[in-house]
Amino acid sequence: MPEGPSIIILKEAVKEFKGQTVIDATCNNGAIDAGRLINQPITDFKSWGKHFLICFPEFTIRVHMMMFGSYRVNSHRDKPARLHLQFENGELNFYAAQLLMINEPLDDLYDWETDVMSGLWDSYKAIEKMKAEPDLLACDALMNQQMFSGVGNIIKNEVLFNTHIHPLSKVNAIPPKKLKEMTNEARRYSFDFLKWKKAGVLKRHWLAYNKKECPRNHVPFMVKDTGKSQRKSFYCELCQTLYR
DNA sequence: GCTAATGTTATCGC
DNA sequence: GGCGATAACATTAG
Repeated sequence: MPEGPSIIILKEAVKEFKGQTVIDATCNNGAIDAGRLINQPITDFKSWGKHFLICFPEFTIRVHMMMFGSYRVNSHRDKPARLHLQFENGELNFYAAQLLMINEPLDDLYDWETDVMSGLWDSYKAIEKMKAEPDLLACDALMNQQMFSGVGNIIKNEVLFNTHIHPLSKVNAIPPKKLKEMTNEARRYSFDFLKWKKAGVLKRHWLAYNKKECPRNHVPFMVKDTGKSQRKSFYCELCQTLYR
């Protein structure tokens, strides 16, 4: 479920509850004190990268889907929800999500300019942050939530393939124009992801992620655990340049 | 039944 | 203390 665009879909799916008052709330693992939510109005839903934010007047609940999180709007599963919110006009349930109570103003916590889905996204900032890290690899840069908030492993692979950049390229060795292209593609592709995910056709548009061979020249993709987080990269040694 | 997967953080050992 | 490696959490499609 995760990656930034999926959180945008979630935000749209729950907008009927904006302004609604929580009439009952439960949390099945004690991560947050659900009692604090009761009789509180939801002032807004926001997102930053993969973080989904439920805003109340005095605090915010941060919901992170991690790998396996899911949600239901106006329905529920058999098992108890990690977070259950009941309203006059319906219910909202989260499962296997990581919850966090935030008591500070969100603007103190989040830099909205690093979120690839945000209207405030600043590509220049991402480039400056990348340049500041000497041995940073392209695969790690794209996965770095402080640089490309919302980008996950699928978007990473598609962006590197689309821009012909080898995942193990050193960011500082990538020519400036090319690095700019990669940075802009991270945002541009995220909106393709959003459009295709909404239409239920995301998988069929994958060119690299989980694919066996390069669609450009039909040689097998290299599949390697790359970078700090050792996440899978699918890449073509013929058409993706290794800058080093 | 087993495996791997759109993710992140805490902890361990050097 | 800093670093990387490892564990932990948790779900389900294939």
